Amino acid sequence: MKYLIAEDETDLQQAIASYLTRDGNICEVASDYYEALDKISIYDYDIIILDINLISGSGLDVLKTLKRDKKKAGVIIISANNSLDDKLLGLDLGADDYITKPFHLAELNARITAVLRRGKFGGDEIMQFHEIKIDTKSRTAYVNDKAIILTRKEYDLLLFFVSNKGRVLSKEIIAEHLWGDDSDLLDNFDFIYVHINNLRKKLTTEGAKYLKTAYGTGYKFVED
Amino acid sequence: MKYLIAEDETDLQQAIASYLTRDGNICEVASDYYEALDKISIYDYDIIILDINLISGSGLDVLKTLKRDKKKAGVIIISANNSLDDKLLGLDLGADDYITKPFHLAELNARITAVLRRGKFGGDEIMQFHEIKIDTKSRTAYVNDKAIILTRKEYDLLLFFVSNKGRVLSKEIIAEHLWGDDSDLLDNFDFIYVHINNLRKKLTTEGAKYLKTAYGTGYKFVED
DNA sequence: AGTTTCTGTAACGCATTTTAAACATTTTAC
DNA sequence: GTAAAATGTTTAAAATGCGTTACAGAAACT
Repeated sequence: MKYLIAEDETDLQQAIASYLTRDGNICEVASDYYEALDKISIYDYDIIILDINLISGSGLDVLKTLKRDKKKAGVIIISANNSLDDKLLGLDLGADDYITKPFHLAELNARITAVLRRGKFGGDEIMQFHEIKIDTKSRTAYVNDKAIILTRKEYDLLLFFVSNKGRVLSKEIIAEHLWGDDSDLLDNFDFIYVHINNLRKKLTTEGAKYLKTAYGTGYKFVED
Repeated sequence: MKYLIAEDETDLQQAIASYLTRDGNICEVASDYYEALDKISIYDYDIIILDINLISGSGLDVLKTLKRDKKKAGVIIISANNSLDDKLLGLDLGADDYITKPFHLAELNARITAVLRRGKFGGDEIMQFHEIKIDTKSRTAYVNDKAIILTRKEYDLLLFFVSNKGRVLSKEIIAEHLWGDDSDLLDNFDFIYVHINNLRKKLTTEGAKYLKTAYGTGYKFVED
């Protein structure tokens, strides 16, 4: 996949870029409004991560140009504030999703995955990881083609993990994704242990085969 | 089936196209008014999904041309706003159905299925799912060839489910399909439980054999 | 008016989620 | 290397929330 990261904060820019390149993606960056306009006019991208508050211009104008030129890139907007207006405006203009600063990279990654899936596969896809199969249409997971019954949280959890295959996800990040923004307020993420445990038990008899724990850091989904 | 998607928002265009091609259909797209006019004059389509607000012209004019040339494609109109005028105008001009943005792809899919059924195949199609048979011409459902008496909502509900076989449909999506756009305003979807319950009872003695509940998510129709 | 269909309410039961606590493991510190 | 501290695992039970069902009033039809 080819990404453009239009973001003026170099720290964040770099963080996103290295996060994505690690998966073998190609990333380009644009540090201000004009650079962003330039690049989208010349190149085609699969996903554009677009900060609304760019130096010397608005990301929304970049988005307009993008849509005017019928570029088919998926667009995820980064908005600095929680102002709903910006978000809605962006979605009206054809953005595919938005995320507000500050955010976790895993969260961004999950949204990218969702946008790619919606765009390319029309919202449903069947994913396979060795014995495990996930049918997003019927929200069902299979182990060796036998359906396993997952609760909603368990399914969402599994999906978040496979969307970030191989990446370590902390409890905080998981909480943020599955329970929303106000989970910052929570000081106790222990219940996640329970969900992890339940999911593991349902996946395979030998617990942590797919959901490996990274002690002191989090968990990751591995295919083998 | 062969589709034309006349829609200038590329995201939506792509989303619809991939959704439909997944089922083995052939899709072509038209991104503006002239491209749409062009394509309909050259090719024949089974279904045309037509945005009213096209770049550089109105979808209604495309529709007029289509009818003038006696093309037999089914037409589903997409209207951006909630203005009833556009919808009614479209139906007057011979569109088969309309849908307002934003909509769920499952919803569009159900309408396509309905139009195909009504239109091209003489209005009668008989669908069979094990013991359950549905005759869309007479709007009658059978269980083991014995007619069961369904109310209008129950029949529509059943049809929506079988049109989206295997897909989990949330209460919100169901409400949108059976009650129209302003169902966004509703804060209480509880009455859907009632219809589900009634339908189940009429289908088979053992309740949720065909209409499986996805706890916390929605319901899905399964053939087995 | 009388009948049928639809919607809203409320009580109940059960699935899911969360809390809590006991137990196990890994890391850190000495 | 051992003990203490920190982190993770597991189980069971409490609390919550969702779905089911029955019923009654409202709305729509005839």
